[in-house]
This record gives sequence, C-alpha cells and structure tokens, in this order.
Amino acid sequence: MDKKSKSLSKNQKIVLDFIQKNKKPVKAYSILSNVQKKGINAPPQVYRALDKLIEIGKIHRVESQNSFVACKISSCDTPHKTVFSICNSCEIVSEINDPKLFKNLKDFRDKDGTVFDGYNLEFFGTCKSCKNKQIENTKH
Amino acid sequence: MDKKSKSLSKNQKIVLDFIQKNKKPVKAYSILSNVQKKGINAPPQVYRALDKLIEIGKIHRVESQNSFVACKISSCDTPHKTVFSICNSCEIVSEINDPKLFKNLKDFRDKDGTVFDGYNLEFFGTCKSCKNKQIENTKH
DNA sequence: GAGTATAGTGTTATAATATAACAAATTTTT
DNA sequence: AAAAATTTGTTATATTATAACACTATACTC
Repeated sequence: MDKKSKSLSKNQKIVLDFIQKNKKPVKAYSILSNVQKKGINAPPQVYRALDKLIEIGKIHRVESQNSFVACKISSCDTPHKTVFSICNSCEIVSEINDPKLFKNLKDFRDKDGTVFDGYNLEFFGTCKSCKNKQIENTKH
Repeated sequence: MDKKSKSLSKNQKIVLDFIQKNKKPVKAYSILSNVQKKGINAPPQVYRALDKLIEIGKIHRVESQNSFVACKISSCDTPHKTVFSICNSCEIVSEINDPKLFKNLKDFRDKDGTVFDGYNLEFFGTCKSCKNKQIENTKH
C-alpha cells in the first residue's frame, strides 16, 4: 500500500474536510476556530495535520498568504509542484493546471545545470469577475 | 524624477545596506537586531523600510522563508516578478535571470485569458555545493 | 500475540513574524 | 510660509508557528 491510499488519522480528516469545503484558502487559526467543536483544541494539532496533508499532496500552502488550499489536481501526489493565480482584489486563489507550463517548469535547469525537485509559482493579477466589477463602477 | 532614482530615507538606507551585505536572505528580526546600533529600535521601523524597498524593487521577499534579499537584477524596478532557486539543504537563495523563462512567465495567460501583473516563482532543489558535499560523505 | 517501533494525540507555554494606532518631526509641494 | 505628504519613533498587540513532554493508538515483526 502506498502513502497515498493509506488512510488519514482523525485530526487529519477533520482538517482536510474543512479545507475542502472552502473555495478560498483558509488560515491555520481559522481552521482551528472552525473545528474546535470537533475536538481539536490547540494550534499544534492543526499544524501537524497540515504538515501531513501537505506532505502527501492533499493540500498546498499558499506561501504569499500563509494559507492552505485543497489540491484540485487528481494526479498530484507531491507537494512543492504548485502553480496558483491569486487575485489582488478578492484574493481568490485558483490552482492552475497547464501542461505546457508544467513542462517548462519541470524541464528548467539553472545555469549550473541544477535540476530542481519542486517549485512554487504564484501569479498575481485581477480575476475576471473583479475586473468586470471595476468596469461596472467606472460606468457610473 | 522617477520613483527609482528618488533617494531613500535614512531608515530605508540602513535596512537596504544591511540586506545588501548579506549573501543569504535575512529575516526581519535579524535585520532589527543588527541595525539597533544605528538607531532603529522597533519592528515597525524595519517593516516600513522593507515595504518601501520591495515597492521600488530594491529587494524581494522570499515568500516561503519570510525572508528578504537584495535584488541582483539591475533592470528590475518592479516587485512581484521574481524567480528564485532555494537549496533545501543550505537554504541559500539565488535570483534566477533567465530570459526564456521570463518570457514564458510574462506571456502566460490562464484559461480565461487573464493577464497577470506579476509572479513569484521559487524552485527547490539541492545546490551544486551541497550535492558535492553529499557525494563526499557517501565515499567514507 | 507479546514486544517494539512508528505515528498520532492532547496540552501548556512560548517563539517568531507582522501590524494597529497615534503623536511628532521632516521633506516636498503649492 | 502654509498645506500636504512622507517618514519617524513608540507602545501595544495581533497573527502565525513551534518546542517540549506525557500519553495513546496503530502497524510491524519475530
């Protein structure tokens, strides 16, 4: 049995479940306050679950936000190979699944020829819905 | 006179100077303790200088490390267009200057056609020097 | 299945990172 | 010189994350 199919512990399930219910990334202390009714009382319990979930690729950490989001890519079983778009306005985060970009990143070597195990890429911009709102506001 | 050539304030100079002296990225509180002799007493003074230096592109924030590093690219006058390699072993960070990669990133559009203002890319791996050390250790 | 690793739990305390808020001083613009 | 904008200095506090320790559950192996 490989790591991926090995079942999660109680706290890991609770934390993953909460993250998956949210479209936006969630913060560790927001997770904590939302799962206290399920018996998770203190930060270390949350952070331990987060560490494990990241390790097995079920969630990713959005570095620039100190927040955590469920992985949307079914084939993803590793951490540290992530591409996100982040809206500067509403802060919504989407995981980008672009094979051509993935290939570029996977094949990248630095000038020493060093190969990299992983990467984290965050694009910043204004999402379509926020851009439309801005145009709406200009009209009036 | 444009933003770039406008001169820095006293605290901004002190903080930038300290960051530039370090090859590795430095943490905010490490900056603080190292510049206290120069009259910077409290965190907000450091963070304000950091914010400004980031804004004008003199330094970058290494998101996965909560650390700050001087920009090595002379043409860089904007924040949020950064590519780093980070060694998993010694944590040294290098700014990558690869025109082809830059072009790929600049031209990237998501599936909605959204254009992005900026990006932050961090590659993780083992740097050449750490890799050599590991090989050395295996020999004995 | 008894023993022993390994991983997970619960808890308290504290470390590390970052910002709010406000008054005063300085610099820049008009 | 008055007004505006920026920077400073300061205290307090918010936010994010980990150390350390005793205990429990699960899986592994002989």
